[in-house]
Amino acid sequence: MPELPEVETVRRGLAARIIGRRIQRVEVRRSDLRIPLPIDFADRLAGRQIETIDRRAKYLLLRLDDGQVLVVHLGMSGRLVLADRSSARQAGPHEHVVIQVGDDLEICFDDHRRFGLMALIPENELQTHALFARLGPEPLGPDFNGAVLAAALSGRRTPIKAALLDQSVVAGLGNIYVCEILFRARLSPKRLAATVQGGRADRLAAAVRAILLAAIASGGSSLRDYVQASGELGYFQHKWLVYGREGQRCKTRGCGHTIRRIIQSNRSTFYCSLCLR
DNA sequence: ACGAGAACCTGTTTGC
DNA sequence: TGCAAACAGGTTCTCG
Repeated sequence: MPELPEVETVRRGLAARIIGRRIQRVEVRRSDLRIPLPIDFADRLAGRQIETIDRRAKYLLLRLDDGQVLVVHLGMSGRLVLADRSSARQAGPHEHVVIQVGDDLEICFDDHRRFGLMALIPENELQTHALFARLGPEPLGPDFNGAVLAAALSGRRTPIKAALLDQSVVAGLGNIYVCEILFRARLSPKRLAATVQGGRADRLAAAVRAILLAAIASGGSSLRDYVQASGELGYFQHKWLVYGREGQRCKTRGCGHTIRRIIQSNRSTFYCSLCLR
């Protein structure tokens, strides 16, 4: 489900309510996530205070007061939702981990496809850990621009669509936003990545930032599974110009061409063959 | 070393 | 109606 804007929205929702709280109790209802949870997972969390919540790519990083970081990835269908503990809540069938923070609040990790993961990693091992070692630049960070992007794309003999999904090129993009970004940058998803240089790379980098910022401002896109930490839906899906619009009209002024869907690297790509070069 | 495709897992939608 | 196939926001492994 979640790409960078959804993860960032969840981060903000969690941060507003759980920073400074102490983990009272952890219930592991199912431990075979993408990376199996260790036997002592609950014990290592219990009693810890949550100091900060950051995001790197599509990972949430909850820094704890003992130097460990609780890493959460939502995979394709994961949710991290806050629930009031007082209302004798019935746990859903795919609620694999429930973390009680303070007396009255629970963080519920719900993920029916189990492509998501949770892991406890020491803060000082984070950078070199296999999950993080090969991640590219943060697209909303200060050191991302057209030149950086052009350098990452040079020599890559794969379509630009596939290159942007590669987390070592830019961190945090996924299938929906790559389609929207390429449309905004007026670049064909089939264009060879290596040919995106100079002005095209500048345009693309600008589109990356613009789309991500607009999506975050809308609370992300709610398709099937995604909700904010509060349970509210995002509404950026109403602003998609190509994703999910196969057979409909291109919204570019004066175009009106039909949006097409093709398969690239086993993923759907939506684009306008008239607008994008 | 690189890129394409399959695999992982479950639920929902679509088509015959 | 029923069943099978297609499809879904991600990542990682294998194979050529």
